[in-house]
Amino acid sequence: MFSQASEYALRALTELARCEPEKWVLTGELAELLELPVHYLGKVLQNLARKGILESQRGRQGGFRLAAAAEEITVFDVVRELDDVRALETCVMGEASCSDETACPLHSLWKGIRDRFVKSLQSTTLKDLAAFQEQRPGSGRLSAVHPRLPQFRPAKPRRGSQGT
Amino acid sequence: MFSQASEYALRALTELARCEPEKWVLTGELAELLELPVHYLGKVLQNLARKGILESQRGRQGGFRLAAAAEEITVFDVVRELDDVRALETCVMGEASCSDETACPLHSLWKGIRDRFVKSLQSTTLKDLAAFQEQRPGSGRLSAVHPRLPQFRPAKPRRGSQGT
DNA sequence: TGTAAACAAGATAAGCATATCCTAATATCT
DNA sequence: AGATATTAGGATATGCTTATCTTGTTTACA
Repeated sequence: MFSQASEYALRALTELARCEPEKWVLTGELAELLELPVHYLGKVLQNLARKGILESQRGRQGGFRLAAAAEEITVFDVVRELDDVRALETCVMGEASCSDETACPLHSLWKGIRDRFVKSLQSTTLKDLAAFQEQRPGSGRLSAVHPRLPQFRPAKPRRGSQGT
Repeated sequence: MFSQASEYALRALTELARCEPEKWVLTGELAELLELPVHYLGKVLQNLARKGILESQRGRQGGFRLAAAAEEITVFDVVRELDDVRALETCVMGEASCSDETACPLHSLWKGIRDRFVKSLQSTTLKDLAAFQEQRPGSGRLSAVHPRLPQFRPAKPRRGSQGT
């Protein structure tokens, strides 16, 4: 239905909605938890940041986070930025002139279904998605992946590779 | 929603359902009436013939025609052959394990809408599409395009190009 | 029997989505 | 200030859909 980019985005945003709103989350953490290609997910997140749905922070302790409260971002908001949602509005049969007045044979059918779908997407927020995932058995959690690493430094040699 | 190929197919098949069932119709006629790229439409029709929805006849007086009665071919039958309809069954959020038991946050919403859509496609036949078009003002008709050309031969020179 | 008409099939190409990698910019920590 | 971690952005590659063109194959008709 949606592009793979939108699917990745929805899954990542759902996870972001599950942790503390202020926390910066790494692309790598999200990719690992959701088992998605890191670099491609990075592109998607960059895109969402440009569109104002995410905020990004470069450098150490950086990452991505929601630009607004989870209950204020709808599924439709997300999909609209990544997919061409206008495609849903176009004629199912690809006719150039198909409107309420001059309808193609499938127009009313498609319009009914599409409108119901869009309304649902508009009334479903990231908070809803997150809440659903909370109650789902076996759904991993972000903080569980990297539970605030205690900044361990293994006395790493600077550059002289000592083999073992 | 559908691929462009499916859209082209639906429009072409609707026209085929509007003329006498036995008549062979040319790709060129369909393309001209529907204003579609001839060669590409040809590929789509070839495909449908291979899948058993159309019959094709080579040579003079050849063309394409429906392989079954228009009331026995559903929109779903057509789309299924050209698009990967299984994509409708897969999770909207792209999750690997999303079923009735282990549902993603959008599963029940999507399932309801998708099922209603598929059922509608399965209960709409080419006859229905054709009947709708009949009553539509300004919808061209195939027989009107080439009303059985009277086999006119303009005494064409064999190979010597005579300029004007 | 030959020729023209028409679909069949293959090669080719553009455009987009997906995916990866590399370098640059930037923020933090020491 | 310098080293390091992290996103940003550009270049590149692959595969699918759409589209066109060319050539082959089949059929009907003269």
